[in-house]
Amino acid sequence: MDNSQKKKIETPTPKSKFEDSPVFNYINNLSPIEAVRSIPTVQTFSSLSFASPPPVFTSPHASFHRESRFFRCHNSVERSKAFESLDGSASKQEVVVASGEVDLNKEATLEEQEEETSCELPLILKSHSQASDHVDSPCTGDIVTQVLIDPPRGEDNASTSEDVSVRLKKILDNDTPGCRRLMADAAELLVFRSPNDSEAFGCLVDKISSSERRFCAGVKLTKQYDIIKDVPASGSSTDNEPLAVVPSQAVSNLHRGSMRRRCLDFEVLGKRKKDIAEDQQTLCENNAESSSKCVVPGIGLHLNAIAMASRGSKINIIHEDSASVEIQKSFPGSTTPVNSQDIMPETLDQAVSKPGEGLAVEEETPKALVLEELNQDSLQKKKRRVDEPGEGESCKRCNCKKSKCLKLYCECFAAGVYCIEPCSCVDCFNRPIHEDTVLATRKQIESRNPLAFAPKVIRNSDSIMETIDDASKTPASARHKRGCNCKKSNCLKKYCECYQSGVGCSINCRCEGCKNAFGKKDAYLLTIMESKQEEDVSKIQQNPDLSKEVEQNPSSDQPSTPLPPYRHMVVHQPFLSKNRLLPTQFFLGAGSSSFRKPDGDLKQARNEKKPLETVTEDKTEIMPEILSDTPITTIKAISPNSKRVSPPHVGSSESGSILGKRTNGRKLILRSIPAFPSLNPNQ
DNA sequence: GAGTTTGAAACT
DNA sequence: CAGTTTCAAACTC
Repeated sequence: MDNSQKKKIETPTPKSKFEDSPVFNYINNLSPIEAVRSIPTVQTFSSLSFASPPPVFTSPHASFHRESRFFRCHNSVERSKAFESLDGSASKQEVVVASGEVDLNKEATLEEQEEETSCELPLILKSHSQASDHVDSPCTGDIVTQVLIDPPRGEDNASTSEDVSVRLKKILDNDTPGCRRLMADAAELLVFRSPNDSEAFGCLVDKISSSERRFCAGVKLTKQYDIIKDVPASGSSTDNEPLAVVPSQAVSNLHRGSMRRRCLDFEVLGKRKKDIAEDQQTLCENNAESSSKCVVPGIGLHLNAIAMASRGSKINIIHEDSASVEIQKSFPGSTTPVNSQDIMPETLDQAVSKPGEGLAVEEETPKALVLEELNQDSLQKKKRRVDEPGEGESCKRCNCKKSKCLKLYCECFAAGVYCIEPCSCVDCFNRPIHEDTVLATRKQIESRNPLAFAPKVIRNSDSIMETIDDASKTPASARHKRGCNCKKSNCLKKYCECYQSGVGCSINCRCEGCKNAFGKKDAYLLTIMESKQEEDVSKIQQNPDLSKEVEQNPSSDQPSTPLPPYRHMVVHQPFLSKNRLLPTQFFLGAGSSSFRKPDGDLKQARNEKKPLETVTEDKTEIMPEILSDTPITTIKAISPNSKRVSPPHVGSSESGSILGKRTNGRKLILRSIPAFPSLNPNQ
């Protein structure tokens, strides 16, 4: 150990060539610049280690905790591969390390840097020196780095995978309880999330080496920031202002910290995604798996991640910009819930496959907003959003008295942000100081309802809607995911979540006497039906056979009443129990945490009717035209109360046909339409 | 600013 | 899963 440490400190640079030369040695010791010079090639690494310079790494397990999620899941083989791919950059890493040392020596005054170097760089050095037992490092982040980095570099790659696991075990055994806990947690999370995403993992792994550390740095930075700020703040709960405290150097970090402070888990997630995306470009350009697949599999909770991914650069800006903090404060919640639009189709896919991510969108929103503001002259937008109901859910400032801001009653908590000064909450636990509690609570809530933190309002992605099914377009471009349940407000007051979100009521709503200014439920239904009707007509015209079938089918006794497209969709889902969930996930675009536990979704999907409706919309998007062709069983499907009415069951004779379009019977449709409906409309 | 209303969230 | 309670925002005065 001593040797390794010594090496870490003393021999950052290539030994063979330069050590002999006193001149070089001297230069190496004194000139950090040189070291930096060589870094450029490996963008990710360089940026990783140094992009976020200042205060970092002090942060304990918490930060690592998040990282651990990623790391744990990667299998050693993939890891080794990743490293192999990065092999060429090994020397660069070395250089980086060296530079880090230089910095350390040079900037002794900067505690942050010292911490950083001590925590992260050392490992790298150690790995270089082949010191296998670095367990001593208390920093969890080190573990990850160590595990990831060591194997590939090892002279003997043959046993890399095994070495990794062995080392990991060692680390776990030797590491502090906290670390173990984190690792365990990470494992849990991984398991929880999409285990099938080997591809994603693989891709991730590829990037992990670089991105990982980057994350580490970023996370640590933020974490540190939190610590710095929060700890003191604990004394005076109200004073969370980070800006004042932060060291001058850590400006960027500072901002991050501030953001972090206000935003929960998502932020980290978003950062990770961002990093991943970047890494993809640099490391995975050739990788067949698009970036989307490379998204972290299970991180789960937040749609933000997706949104973040799509906006990567912007996010960076936010973090980097000091102004972001101010903005955030002034418009903490101003962000409208993330729209599905924000979620790019590509990401959508992954979202679907990886539910966990979806939810975060809303949380992310604040950041997104900040970005927009920064990137654009968005003062107007800001105002507009604030003013607009719905769009302007804006400032999240709670006034919780009894919930401790740890329940969804709390707007801040529900939005995925920490409470801030403007909040008038009492006995608030939604503070960075109580991060663990917050995360635990959040987790608990999500376990109960995977979509609990999902954006409530879903904005239809035009691209998706248009490409998939124009007919599915509804009057409103956005709808409340679960709809409202207003009884007395007529959906004309902010009591109504739909109205508050600035969206019209939809099938999902169970409101009574809906007069939503943004769109009445009735109008919504009517529009859907009309559009469907038109669609059916046009299709029939195009395909005479279809009309014949319809006529022949007794069940289609209600030709005049077009069945909303969505209805079919719902029915079709084979794997949907009770006709729920799946669509929702898709529609959400991300499913959010729901992905973790599909079942939960089902449960969660509140009432039959709603799920149904929600599904319908979603399905429309998803389902091919063929499905939409399905004769409209009937409007009856949806009762006035928006309760679902089971359509008359028809003979199952047709159930066999994939298209099964004509069958009115729900069951038939279900069976007939597999996961991938036939593209042949003539069937 | 206090009190009331409202509907979501949480609980049973 | 439905009914009830709790909660905090929205609203009213």
